Amino acid sequence: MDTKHRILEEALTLFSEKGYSNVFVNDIAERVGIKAPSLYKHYKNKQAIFDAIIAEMHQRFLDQAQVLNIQGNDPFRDAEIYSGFSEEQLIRLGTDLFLYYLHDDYIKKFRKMLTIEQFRDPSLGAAYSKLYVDDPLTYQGQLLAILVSAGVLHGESTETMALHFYSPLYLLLTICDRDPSREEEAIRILEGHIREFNRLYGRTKE
Amino acid sequence: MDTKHRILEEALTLFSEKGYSNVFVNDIAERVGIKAPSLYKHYKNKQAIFDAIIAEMHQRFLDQAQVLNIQGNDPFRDAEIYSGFSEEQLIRLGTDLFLYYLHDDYIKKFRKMLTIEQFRDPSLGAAYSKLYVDDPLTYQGQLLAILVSAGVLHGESTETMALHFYSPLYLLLTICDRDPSREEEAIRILEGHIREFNRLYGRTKE
DNA sequence: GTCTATAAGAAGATAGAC
DNA sequence: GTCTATCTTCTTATAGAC
Repeated sequence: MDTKHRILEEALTLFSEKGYSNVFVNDIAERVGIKAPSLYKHYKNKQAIFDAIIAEMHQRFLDQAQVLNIQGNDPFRDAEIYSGFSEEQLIRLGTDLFLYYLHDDYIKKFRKMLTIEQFRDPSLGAAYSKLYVDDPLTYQGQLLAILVSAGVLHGESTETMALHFYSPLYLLLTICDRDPSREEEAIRILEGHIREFNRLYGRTKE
Repeated sequence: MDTKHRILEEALTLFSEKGYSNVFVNDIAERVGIKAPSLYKHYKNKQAIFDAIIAEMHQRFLDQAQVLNIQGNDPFRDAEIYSGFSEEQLIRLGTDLFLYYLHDDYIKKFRKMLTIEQFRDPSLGAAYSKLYVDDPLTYQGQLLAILVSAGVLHGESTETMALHFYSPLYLLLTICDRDPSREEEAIRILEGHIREFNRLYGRTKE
């Protein structure tokens, strides 16, 4: 029906597997079920398809923060929720969040595409750093700062705490992107990580 | 003089910046200072150049472990060295190691190339996981296990400890690969990380 | 909006002289 | 081993009918 949008979907799928330049407009058209020249009635050229995917991501990213009431843009409210959580609840929450980012089709494909294209264009590299490094670290740093202020967690640097919490998630995500069969292993390691994080920062030391 | 090897060097440089399919044999030849058809006297085709780079990496990786007497393949000896280290020495060591992996031209270019190509071929994805995830985690896990046995560090799971130590290094490395201007920031964060790691695992709790 | 036919150009690779 | 000339194929994109 909405051919224009189906083109974006199929293009993203292919770009995330092979990278932009290894995907031919014919491949995209074939998946959509039309002939290559018809694509040009919807998009000016191949690059315009890529650009439309990038543009659409911005919108999706904003929507997503609202759907998910955790990992949103309101660390104060989220911190209130976290502060009452038991360790098991925290693990459950972290695992669910991890699986969401790992399984959501659009998020996964976009992440893989950006991974492939990150060095070709500085703006794509910047987008990658923002989406998968700086934004998560900033947000979690704010969250942790509130939890530290509330006396729920104890640490000297919330910046380092955020790094300690997020880095393993990021590493595990990249493993699963390369090899989905390692997902079970990743979740097991993730549980151990959150449990230990909670133990290390969860009570006063010395 | 050694044109055959110069081809590999220039090809790797280009592949690490643009990815395999965005580099043309003409580009490689131009950098080497010959015409494209001359390349075919040295390598059967473009793919053979790529394969030769992958093959050479295996050799380099073995050599490198010997040059660097830390991060080698003998965790027992390394652990002995680490156990007598002060925090400042540990930070220095971690920073030097980080900078080595970040600055070494061949290592850096190869890592970037593999980052771009990891999803195109399962064997490249496996190589990536081995080089930048599994091998470091395994080695550091062994090292930490010895340090825990020796009573230098204290933790319940050396697997999780290795993850906690290595993940931030990996994350920071990817940041700098995308944007070398963030190197200073990365080193500052790295120092905070190692300091905190040492604090968290360095003395008995509870 | 979709099609067929086709232009235009790029890129990998070979032939054969030097 | 390097060159020039060239072949072949692939790929993007356009023209124009339906």
